[in-house]
Amino acid sequence: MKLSTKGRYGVAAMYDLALHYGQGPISLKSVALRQGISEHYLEQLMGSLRKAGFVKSVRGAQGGYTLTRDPATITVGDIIRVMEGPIAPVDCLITGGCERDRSGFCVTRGVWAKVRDSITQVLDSISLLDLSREDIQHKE
Amino acid sequence: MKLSTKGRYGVAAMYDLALHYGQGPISLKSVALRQGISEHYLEQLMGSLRKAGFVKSVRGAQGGYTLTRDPATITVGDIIRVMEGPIAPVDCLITGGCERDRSGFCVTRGVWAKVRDSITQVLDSISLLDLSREDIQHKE
DNA sequence: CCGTTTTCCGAGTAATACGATAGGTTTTAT
DNA sequence: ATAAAACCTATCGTATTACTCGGAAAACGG
Repeated sequence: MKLSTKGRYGVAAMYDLALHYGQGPISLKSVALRQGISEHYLEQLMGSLRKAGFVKSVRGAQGGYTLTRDPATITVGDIIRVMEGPIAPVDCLITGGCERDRSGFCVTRGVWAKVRDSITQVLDSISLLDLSREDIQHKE
Repeated sequence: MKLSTKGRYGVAAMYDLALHYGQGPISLKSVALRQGISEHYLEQLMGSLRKAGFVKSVRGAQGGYTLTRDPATITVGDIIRVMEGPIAPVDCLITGGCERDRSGFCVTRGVWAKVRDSITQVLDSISLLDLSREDIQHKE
């Protein structure tokens, strides 16, 4: 039940961009430095977020990345789904078929569905704006 | 955010034992057959559950495994923790230190703590008895 | 006592994903 | 022109997963 660094780094980077929202393109170099992430690895991750439409990039000197939407409209769940795929503790929740149980009904499946729902509920209720607010609160 | 088969098989096997609670030792062969799990692999998993004190074993012919406690007192969370270690989406929740953030405070960490709490809440609220009851409901 | 059933134990192994690293190309502000 | 930055593809070591294999030890039934 571990999150990979893809998810963690993705959220950290997006949080960093949210903190600098409205300040023009932010270079990955600075994000990687502040968040303590390998710059080259982060490049790959940002590619996914760009293709998913959550960030846009400006190439060339003084270029970088910016959020395409207001931080209030992007949730942690959005980012996790891009970085890690569908939120589901087991695959049979995605594919639908539960091959293990011959009777066609899987008792334990109900448990995993409840877990999925509770994770989804938490992640979708936290926006990038919420995260930046927490940061301000802490600094005060 | 995937559960490994260790967790899934562990819960499936314990659920199977709960269905046969009070009927003497149940052989792994029969559990593996009913649940569609490799018998030899399941052996390894049961070793962990035995060491953790949730099942006891009887060796020799007509031997097998039995729950050490009433199904109502064993939760899915108990099993998952044995099979997969502490429930935590990221390691820094276990170790305590969050090396990434230099200022010593990790904003995203709060998110992962909330996720952990919601997962824990769900898993600890479902007992093996609950699962067997669902099974009966379905059969009716 | 013997043979079968079962748990128990340790080693090995193919496949996969993770977390990078490397080396280059394009694009663009200055 | 130069430097900064995004972009792209490939490679690679490490670890984990989900097994398999081969046996040893225990216990029951006859």
